[in-house]
Amino acid sequence: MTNPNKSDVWIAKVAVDVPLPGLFDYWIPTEILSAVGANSASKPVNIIGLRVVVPWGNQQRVGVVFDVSQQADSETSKIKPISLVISDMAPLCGSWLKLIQFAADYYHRGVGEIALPALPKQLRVIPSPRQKTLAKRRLPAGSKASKKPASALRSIKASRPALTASQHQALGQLLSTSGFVTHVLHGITGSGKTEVYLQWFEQILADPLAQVMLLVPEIGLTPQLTQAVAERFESEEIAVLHSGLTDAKRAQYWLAAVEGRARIVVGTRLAVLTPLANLRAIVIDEEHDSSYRQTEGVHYSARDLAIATASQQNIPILLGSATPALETWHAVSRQRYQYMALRERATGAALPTIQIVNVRHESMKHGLSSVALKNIAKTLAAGQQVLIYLNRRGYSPVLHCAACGWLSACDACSAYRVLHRVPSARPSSAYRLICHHCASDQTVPKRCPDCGAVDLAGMGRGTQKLEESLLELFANARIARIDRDVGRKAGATAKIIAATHEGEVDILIGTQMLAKGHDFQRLALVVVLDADQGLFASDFRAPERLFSNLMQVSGRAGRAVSDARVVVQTRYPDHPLFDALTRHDYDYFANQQLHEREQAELPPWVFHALLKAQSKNAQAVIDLLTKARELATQLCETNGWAAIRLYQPVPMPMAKVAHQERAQLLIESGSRKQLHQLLALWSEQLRAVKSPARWQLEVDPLEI
DNA sequence: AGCACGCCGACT
DNA sequence: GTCGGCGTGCTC
Repeated sequence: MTNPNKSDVWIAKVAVDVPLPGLFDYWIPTEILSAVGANSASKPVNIIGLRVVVPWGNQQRVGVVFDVSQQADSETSKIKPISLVISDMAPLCGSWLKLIQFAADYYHRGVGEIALPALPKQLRVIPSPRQKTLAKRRLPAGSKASKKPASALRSIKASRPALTASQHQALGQLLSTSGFVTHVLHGITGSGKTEVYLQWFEQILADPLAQVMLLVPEIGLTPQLTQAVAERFESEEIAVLHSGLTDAKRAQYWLAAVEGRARIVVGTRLAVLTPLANLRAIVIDEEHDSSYRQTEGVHYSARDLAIATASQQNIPILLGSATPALETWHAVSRQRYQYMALRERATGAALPTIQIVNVRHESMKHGLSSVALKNIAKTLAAGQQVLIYLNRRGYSPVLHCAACGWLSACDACSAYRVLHRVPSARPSSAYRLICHHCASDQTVPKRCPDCGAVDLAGMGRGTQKLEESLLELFANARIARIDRDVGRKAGATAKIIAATHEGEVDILIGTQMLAKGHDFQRLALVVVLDADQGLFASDFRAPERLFSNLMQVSGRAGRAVSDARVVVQTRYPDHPLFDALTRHDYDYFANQQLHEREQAELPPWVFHALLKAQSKNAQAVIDLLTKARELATQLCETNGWAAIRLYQPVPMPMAKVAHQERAQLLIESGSRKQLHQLLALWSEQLRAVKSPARWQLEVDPLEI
């Protein structure tokens, strides 16, 4: 390896997966320069977007070259040479590099922290000297040949349903714009948003090189949508990308998309980070859904990143939802987004009647009001199906001692252990106490640990107890339950869903898992048992989520039956949210919420960032956040950032999880620019603070 | 984040 | 006498 000649050294700016800001300088040895077809006189642009192996401390790591320059950003004596260029595939496209860079800047994280996890695992490992490439080995030999551009006419299935007037209008609007536009398709459940997506894609894909991307909240819950795409574009290769795939499968689809063989990409949030050189349109279905938020590693919003890509690449994006996020609604009212609505069900089916039942003074039977019971009986008698929605899994939320008041608190978390019924041979051990936060699991004590009394009993009702009660109340009904406990067994959920479709289930009990997606044809009644937890939660987004959930659950009813009903049990029937819900009036609700948020100076009127810290030691957490607040105060003062407001550090709503004490510091600003300027300087300072507590910065937090 | 180095407690 | 606990510092 030759040493660089001072005057013509080229330095690669490399992203490495470490939580440090920016890119890292490595000089490019002449052997590598010539390998990528450059000499020291010309800028080696061919290396940009390639994966490289670089020395990192005393180890070797895979990185991605984001740029080349003759300018070093670091002390030149520390700069090491690139060890190896991995040339098993074409460079990652410029639009991808740009998006990753944007995400790193926006979320104030290392470029490599976003870039590397976005690649299939196989592309993140150092290739052994013998194997030429991992990626190409997996490609079928004739894959190059199948890359011939598909004719639009050949690739699209002929039969497609006629559009309703409003679908037609929406499609017309989509096709009438050019360049970057954010469209919002506001359509109630069953209004035929999918058909608009499909016909739009057909038009875009008429260009034989064009690619389109469809993002969905959870692939498993939207089989109809995925299937509809597959059926419509029968002869197109479709890349399906989600976390449930095996590494090999995911790499295979990813590569098909990256190489342009697959012109349609359908995927969950992670799909937004796929490098697509010819992306021409993006659709985000159920754009309000919180699954678009990554909750591990970098907490990015796939919806926001998709809009950023669309803007960078000057292409249109469509946000579809029955209940658009308030951020979206706000952008529509500001005319930053183009609005279109589908206000009727495409089938012409009527919307279900929503009845709000006051359960404040009613003595209920197994948690069910007389109205609910009557409706269930009536529906069963008519041979139709019932869905009961209870967002609380387990048997009872807590175990209680009637003698002394002891409750089954978890010793690792600030939460109660939940009483669960578990499959067991011995009846005596058929129950367990399980913490939903740290998953700790213990046997149920026979006597109260505090007073020794034997009057221990579950308090409250979860889905398991509800199932038991219903078996008692409706002995002849076929009852099934779907929640995460059921879903643990592979295929169990799918089996129950299938059985329900087949009409083999009369009453289906479920948590929020069930709220999305599935259309049960004979479903005529939805009962919502505990609507109240969202009404007065401390989180300001709780009503938005509740409304959207209830609207979605309601949408499950009456897709194919007339006279469908939704019964919502609440202790606060006069809450304005329910008034809007019974009228199916999202517009009214959203406008009212936006107004409230404006009065209270909350997003989307202001912007939030949250500094979260945790440690075994509660004091260390508070000390760190207090120090952080001082630093931020200083920064705001010296830079004259008057639009920024710093709150006091407070314990998180769940103050302790798995022995970790957690607290947070909220920062609010009317100016996004000032907020981000602060975050950039502040995170740099925070890295230098010595503390046993760990911290992370969250931009646009969903929950505060 | 890894991974080193470095200085203090209970074990063969 | 050492194994190993995790505090601290560094990585282009």
